[in-house]
Amino acid sequence: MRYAAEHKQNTRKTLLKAAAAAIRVDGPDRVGVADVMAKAGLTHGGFYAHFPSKGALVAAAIGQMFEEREALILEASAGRSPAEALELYVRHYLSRKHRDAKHSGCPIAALASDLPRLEADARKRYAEGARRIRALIAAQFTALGCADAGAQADSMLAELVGALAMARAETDPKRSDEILAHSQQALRRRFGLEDPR
Amino acid sequence: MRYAAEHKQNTRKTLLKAAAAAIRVDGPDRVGVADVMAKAGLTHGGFYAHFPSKGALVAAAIGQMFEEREALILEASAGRSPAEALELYVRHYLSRKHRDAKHSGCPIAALASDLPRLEADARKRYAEGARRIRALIAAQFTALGCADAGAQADSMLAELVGALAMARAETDPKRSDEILAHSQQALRRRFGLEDPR
DNA sequence: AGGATGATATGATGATGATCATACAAAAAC
DNA sequence: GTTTTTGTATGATCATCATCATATCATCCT
Repeated sequence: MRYAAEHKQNTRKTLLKAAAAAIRVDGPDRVGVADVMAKAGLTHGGFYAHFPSKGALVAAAIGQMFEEREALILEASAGRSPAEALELYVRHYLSRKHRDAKHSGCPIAALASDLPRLEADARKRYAEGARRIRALIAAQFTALGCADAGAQADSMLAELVGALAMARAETDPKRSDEILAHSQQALRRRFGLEDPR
Repeated sequence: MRYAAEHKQNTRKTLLKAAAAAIRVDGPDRVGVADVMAKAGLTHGGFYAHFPSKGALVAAAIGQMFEEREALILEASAGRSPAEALELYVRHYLSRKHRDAKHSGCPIAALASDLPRLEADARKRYAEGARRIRALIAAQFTALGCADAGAQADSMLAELVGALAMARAETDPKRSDEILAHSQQALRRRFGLEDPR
C-alpha cells in the first residue's frame, strides 16, 4: 500500500527507538530482527526495506542511543552552573532509578563489554558517542577553570560507568545500593561537588 | 574406551578453562558448546557428560575466571606492603597488556554488561567473585589504616572497571591509551600511591 | 582372555534466526 | 477510474545451535 510521504522515515525512527531499548536490555545478540519489528507492530519480512542487515541496525541503534542521551544531558544542564550540572549528572547517573532503567540508560555502561565484539561500524558509532559525552563533561570542567579538564572527565566517566555496571551486576540489593552510594560519595569529594540535600 | 581414574575431572577442567577464555573474548552468547569442546580437542556430543546444560557451563566458567584472578592477585601481592600491592594492582589493571589480553583479564570488566542478562546461577557466581575481589582490595586499605576501607575499595574498583571497559571499546589507540593513563593518574593521586618509575 | 565399564564420537532433531523473493494493497498520479 | 508506485506481509531457505540417543572402543577387572 502506498503511504504518506514521510511514513517510511517514521517507521525507521520507530524501529531505531525500539532497537535502542531492546539492545540495551538484552544485548545485541539476544535481540532478533523479528523482535524489533514486532515491537514496532510490523512483521519481520519488511525489515530489509529499512536496513541492509542486522549489523546495520545495531550500529544505527547505537547512534540513536547516544543521540537520546546527549539530548537528555544538554536539557538537564541547561541554565545551570557547571558545578550544578556536574552534581546533577553524577546524582542521576548513580541513582537507583538509572540503575533499574536499563532500557533507557547510558549506552556506555549498558554495552561496555559487548562493544569489543561488535563489527567495526557499531564500534565506531559507540566510540564517537562516548567521546561526545566525555566532551560534554570536559566542557563543564573547563568552565570551572580546570587545567586538565579532559583527564578529569575521563576519570569521572570511568568511575560512573564502572559503578553503574557493577551495581547492575550485583545480586544483593543492599550491596548494589552501597556500590552506587560509595562512588557517589567519592566523586562528590574528589570533584568538590556539594550535596544539595 | 576406559580412561585413567581422574581423566574426566581433567577434561572438565580443560573445558572450564577453554570456556573461561572464550566467554571473556566472545561473550556468553557467541560461544557455542561445540566451540568449547573443539578447543579442548573433543567433539560436541560428549559435552553433556560434563555439564547438564550450556547455562551450567557458563556459570561454572565464570567461577573459574574468578578463581584464576584471585590466585593471580594473591600471588602478586605476596610479600609486598599494602601500598605496594595496591600500586601494582592499579598499574597492571590499567596497562595496555591487560587491555589487550581479553582472554585472561579481569572478568568483572570483561562481562560487566553481559551479566544482568544471564541466568540466576551465573549472576550469583559473578556477584560472589566480585565481592571477593573487592574484599582483597579492601583488606589492603584496612592494612593501610583506612577507616572506610570498603567504600574506598568500591570506588577504586569502579574506576578500574570503567576505565578498562572504555579503553577496550575505544577505537582510536591513542585515545584508548589516554583513558588508561588518566584513570591511572587519578587513582594514584587520590589513594596516595607512589609512581615507582 | 573376555566381558563390563565409562569417556568420547556420530549423527539426528527441533528450535531459532537472518535473509530474501514474491505477493499484496492502497494512495497517488494521470 | 485506471495505472503506478511503494511500504509491508507471507512464506521459504539456509545456517547455526542446544540437546540427546546411540554407537564405539580402549582399558580395567575377573
